[in-house]
Amino acid sequence: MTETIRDPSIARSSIRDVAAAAGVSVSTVSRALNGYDDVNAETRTKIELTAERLGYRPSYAAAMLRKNQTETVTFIVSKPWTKYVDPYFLGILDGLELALSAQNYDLQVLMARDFDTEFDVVRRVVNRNRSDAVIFARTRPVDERIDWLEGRGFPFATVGRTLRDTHSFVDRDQAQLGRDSVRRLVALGHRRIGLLTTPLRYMYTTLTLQGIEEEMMHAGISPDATLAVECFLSRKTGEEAVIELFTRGRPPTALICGNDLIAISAMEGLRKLGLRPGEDVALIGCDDNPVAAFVRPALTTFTLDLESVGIRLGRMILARLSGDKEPKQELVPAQMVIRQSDCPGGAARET
Amino acid sequence: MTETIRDPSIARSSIRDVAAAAGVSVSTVSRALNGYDDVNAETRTKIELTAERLGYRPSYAAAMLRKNQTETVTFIVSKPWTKYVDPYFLGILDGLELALSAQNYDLQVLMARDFDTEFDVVRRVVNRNRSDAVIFARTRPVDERIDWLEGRGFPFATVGRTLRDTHSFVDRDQAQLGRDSVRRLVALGHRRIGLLTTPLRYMYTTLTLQGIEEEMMHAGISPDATLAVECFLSRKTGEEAVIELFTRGRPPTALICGNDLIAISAMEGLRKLGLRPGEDVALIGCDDNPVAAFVRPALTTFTLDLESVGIRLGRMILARLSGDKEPKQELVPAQMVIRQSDCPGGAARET
DNA sequence: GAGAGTTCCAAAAACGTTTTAGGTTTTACA
DNA sequence: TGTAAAACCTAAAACGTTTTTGGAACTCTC
Repeated sequence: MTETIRDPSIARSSIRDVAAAAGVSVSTVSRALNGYDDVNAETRTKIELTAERLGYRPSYAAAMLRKNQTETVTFIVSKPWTKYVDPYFLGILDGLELALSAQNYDLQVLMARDFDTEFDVVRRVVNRNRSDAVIFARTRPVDERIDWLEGRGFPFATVGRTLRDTHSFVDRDQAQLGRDSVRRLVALGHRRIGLLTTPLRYMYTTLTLQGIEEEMMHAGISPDATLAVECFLSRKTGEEAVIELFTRGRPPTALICGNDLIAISAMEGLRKLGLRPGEDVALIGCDDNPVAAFVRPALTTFTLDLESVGIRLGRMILARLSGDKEPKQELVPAQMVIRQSDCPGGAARET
Repeated sequence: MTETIRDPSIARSSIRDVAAAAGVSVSTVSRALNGYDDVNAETRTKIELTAERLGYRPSYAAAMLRKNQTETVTFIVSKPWTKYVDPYFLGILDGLELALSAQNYDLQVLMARDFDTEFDVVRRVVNRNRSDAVIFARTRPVDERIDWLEGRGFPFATVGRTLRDTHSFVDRDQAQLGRDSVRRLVALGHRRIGLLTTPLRYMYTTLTLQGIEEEMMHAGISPDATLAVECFLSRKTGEEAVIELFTRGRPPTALICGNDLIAISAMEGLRKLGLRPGEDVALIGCDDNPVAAFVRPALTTFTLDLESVGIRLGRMILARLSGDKEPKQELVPAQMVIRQSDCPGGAARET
């Protein structure tokens, strides 16, 4: 079809050239360069030297064909992430690359155009088999991608859990994060806590909500469904949600927000209602977006060692790829970083 | 070395199997499936059907070996980007992937660990030849990566220009952006304009500065070197820069900031000095970070159609890859989005 | 000094495509 | 009916590795 013209400026030398130049066989070159031990030390250095001299670079394609593995793992990122710049993703990628490159694996990143194509992308990667494993995030409580991959035994790991949790994953400890938020607000005297949640279709939302509910029970606060509003980065921001929440009944004195963007836009909503965020209403965000510290009032939120998440993912996948079929599951804790947006409220404020 | 166990659960069928099942030769299958026209329509559909039935997926490795091309282009992202979440990068990646996937090219993303390894990563990609082309950003006025790549005729394109500009690039029109900032502030009555620049080692900083200077000359404002401070995301934020700037001489009434993060942290610095951003001092940012709209005062900044930048880059690379050696260069304009942080000042305010 | 191990290396067979060079049949035309 | 051209297809040669199999030389051990 489309013919591609390759630059002939540098004629690459093959393993055959190295073998000829070093006066050994092709197979010896291969074994020497790949660190097998049944090759004389002297021969090995001679080969290494000539390889260096000839500027020999093994053909990835040939090795891949022969070994039947790509030495590439694919990370699939969903469009909403790219569009609204969830800091989440980049840090993970960074750690992942770190772990993978240590074993000479390459990281490939693919974009899922929209919600519906997420599955398609997974399928495409596996079918075109240009990758040894896939990783993706934004898992759903019941996630068909996972079923499909498990069905055909293709190595994968996710950022995030599911209802079943039979597979390998790394996840932030969402429940703990939820509990911590509530505990903090309760300690500050709040009893009426509003929830500006991330979309409910994601498992992490569910888990956070569970943690929140658990800690509320523990504090003797009965759950109030009218205090929770589901937010979307595009359709319904924190601003709209706040206005809805504060005009429909007895308003909360504190807000737990699913992420920092929700929290920051919620602040704007509060101002529109004549309320001072961080003074009249407490806010807690999530993710520790780079601007969270600079926003007024500075946002109290949760931070996470994203690089470490990436590294764990990488190790997990690497283990799987070297034959370890046991699913690995890791939960990493998020740290609350307290700034200004969480203020005393309710009972505590009266005193 | 590390032995990798491959899942044998699905035995893949090769082109040979398809050929046998369809009762034709291997080469005919190849030609049929690759859309060559010297194959009977009837034969073609028969082959396509059997291929479908057998779940045949051509081996990427084999094709790659034979055709000597990877059908992959690599985007190299610098660590500072990943760490401080420049929204820039994601949008570009998105558009790039869109353009590339249309021609069945894959996008690979690699991370440069730090400033020093940026070159190393380029070298590694080219040497391991797992990619047909590379793309990177954050170009320097004189950029050794570009020299090196040009030297060996390896296809590449950059986001950003250099002093020489002999290669293919897509860039935001930085000079125009600089001019627009000044024009806006001058129109608002400012004559003393401070500059909180991005690092000077990047070409885009230079270009912006040129535009700013040009428009200042045009407005009859003589340049004042003491009004410019170089900012770094890590070492010196806008906050520190502002404090430095406002305590060392006659302070400016307006600030042009290299990016939104600088601007937002500069606001914080202003407040520490008892000044009200957007009232006492005007600010203009750059990049239209998602939070720019939610920050108080909402940040006036420049937005860019990043996806379009990515698409242009993709098209450029694709053209190069199909033999067109003519370097292509495109400048895309940034739009100012006016919010609240740019206020009247100086002469205009007195009235 | 003969058999048994070791140590080191080579030959050759894959891996699964694409492409070249050609061969056979059919069609077109006189 | 014969010949030239067109249409369709095949055989086989790459592409550059890795890995299997085995062989030669050398070292022990009795």
